[in-house]
Amino acid sequence: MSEQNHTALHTLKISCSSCSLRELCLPVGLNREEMSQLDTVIRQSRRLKRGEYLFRSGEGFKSLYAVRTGFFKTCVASQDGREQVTGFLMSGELMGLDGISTNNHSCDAIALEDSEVCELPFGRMESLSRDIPSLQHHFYRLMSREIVRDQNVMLLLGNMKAEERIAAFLLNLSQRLSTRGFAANDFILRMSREEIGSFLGLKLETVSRTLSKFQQQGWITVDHKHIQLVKVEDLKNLIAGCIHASGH
Amino acid sequence: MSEQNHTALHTLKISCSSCSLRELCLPVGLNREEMSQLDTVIRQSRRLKRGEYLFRSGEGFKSLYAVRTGFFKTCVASQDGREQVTGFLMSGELMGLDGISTNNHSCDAIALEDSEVCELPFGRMESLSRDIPSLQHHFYRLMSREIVRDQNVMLLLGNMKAEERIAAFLLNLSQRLSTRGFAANDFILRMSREEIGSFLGLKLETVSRTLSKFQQQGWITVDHKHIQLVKVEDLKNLIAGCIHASGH
DNA sequence: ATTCCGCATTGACGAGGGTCAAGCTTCACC
DNA sequence: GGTGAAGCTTGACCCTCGTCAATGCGGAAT
Repeated sequence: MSEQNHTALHTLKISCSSCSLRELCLPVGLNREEMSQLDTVIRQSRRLKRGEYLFRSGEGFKSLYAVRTGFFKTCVASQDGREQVTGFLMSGELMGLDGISTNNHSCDAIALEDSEVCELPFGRMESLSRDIPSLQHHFYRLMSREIVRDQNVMLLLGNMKAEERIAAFLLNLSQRLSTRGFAANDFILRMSREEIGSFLGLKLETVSRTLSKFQQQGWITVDHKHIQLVKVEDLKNLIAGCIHASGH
Repeated sequence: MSEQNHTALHTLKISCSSCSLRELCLPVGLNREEMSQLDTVIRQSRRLKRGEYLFRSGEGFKSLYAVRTGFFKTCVASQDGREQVTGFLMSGELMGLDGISTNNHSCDAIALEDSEVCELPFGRMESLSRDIPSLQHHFYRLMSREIVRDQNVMLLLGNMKAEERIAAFLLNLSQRLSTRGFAANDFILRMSREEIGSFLGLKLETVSRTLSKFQQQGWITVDHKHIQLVKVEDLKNLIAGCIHASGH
């Protein structure tokens, strides 16, 4: 029964009252009791204004955070001020996994617009995951997915040219937005050219020039932060062979 | 008692008969019974010849592998043949974490010299980790450490110049070798210039030229694969501010 | 021991993208 | 609504690193 139950529920989402984790972050098959257990662990969500830090590198690690609404970037900084954006996060995506290893966060998480997150106290999630095998498995999978994502970013940074990086970036954003029910080919960038550049290993001028170039070729339209993808196929051709690339 | 026991044992290594995981890969505090449980799960080690694949991208995921002896690279490949080395692994380090997310490996693991690995059947490790909290925690930490490492590689690929990358690479190798009891300043590279370049986002000629340059400046000596670090401080100055960089 | 092939080194050249600078737009904040 | 600062675009220039090529060296296999 329990096994069957799990299988049947596996495609369902958890509905937890306190936040919309059900969306993407925790689509595990759980029964009612397990769900309510989880609900007691997940703390009230927290709101952040644009520019606010969710956590900073070096701070003690206590919780993971799932984006409910809004948009975040994570970045690691070197002592001399160089900064590398390591990811852009949208609803349903998880931040803070880096903190587990040393009990300190190793990157900053910053809201790029007014946002809301669920706090998942890690210690309690950890013990809960001992009682709920599918939850444990789900955490292993989430962390593994992050590792795979990072490897693809490495591929992007190590092998691809500026145009390919930008194309991969746009397509990745597009794909993730459409997953969340937003338009795939018409969206607003939440981050600056400089932040895009930092993520892609390019300077902001190169980002700007490349976007202009794509526009001239009729592949996209650019109106400041408003982007429309016009010829998705051409963009895809550009990165043919570079796997799905980047992106959470 | 149990709690104290854990604390006291925390700095100890597991001694499991079948392989030398105790080294670095699983330094958890476990009592005797837990250790023997773990022992029954860890399969006999497997030997690979130089050049042999431990697993390939796309293959079904069943196990993690810990390096006992030898040296590995992991790499992701794009369809058009471009290849990105995502890490070099030495004894005690773990491979295969990427496979958890989709139940398929997403990278290749290749022995760079005759090597030996321990196979850790993941399903059994997973259920065992439910019974042994410290083991579960350790797995979370291992995966988190991999994420942190990957973020630092991103920083390297996104921000650093060729000389900085090579310096960071050499220092990282040096540090990991000395951790394992090898000489920190005198070692043999197990990988080709091309593989170094792939990892660092550089072409093999640039790797070669940069090593020659370092030698001319008296910072290192280069005799094919035999490297000696002469002026570690100068190398460190070169990457001042770039955090510990690279990894694995 | 010999041969061959893979790997490494080095040079010359060129291009992609970084740097510097100027001007413009937009948005946040008074 | 006005003002300033921040962000964006575009151009010119230059430098780092990639590309192409020639040569050399060493190790593996026979």
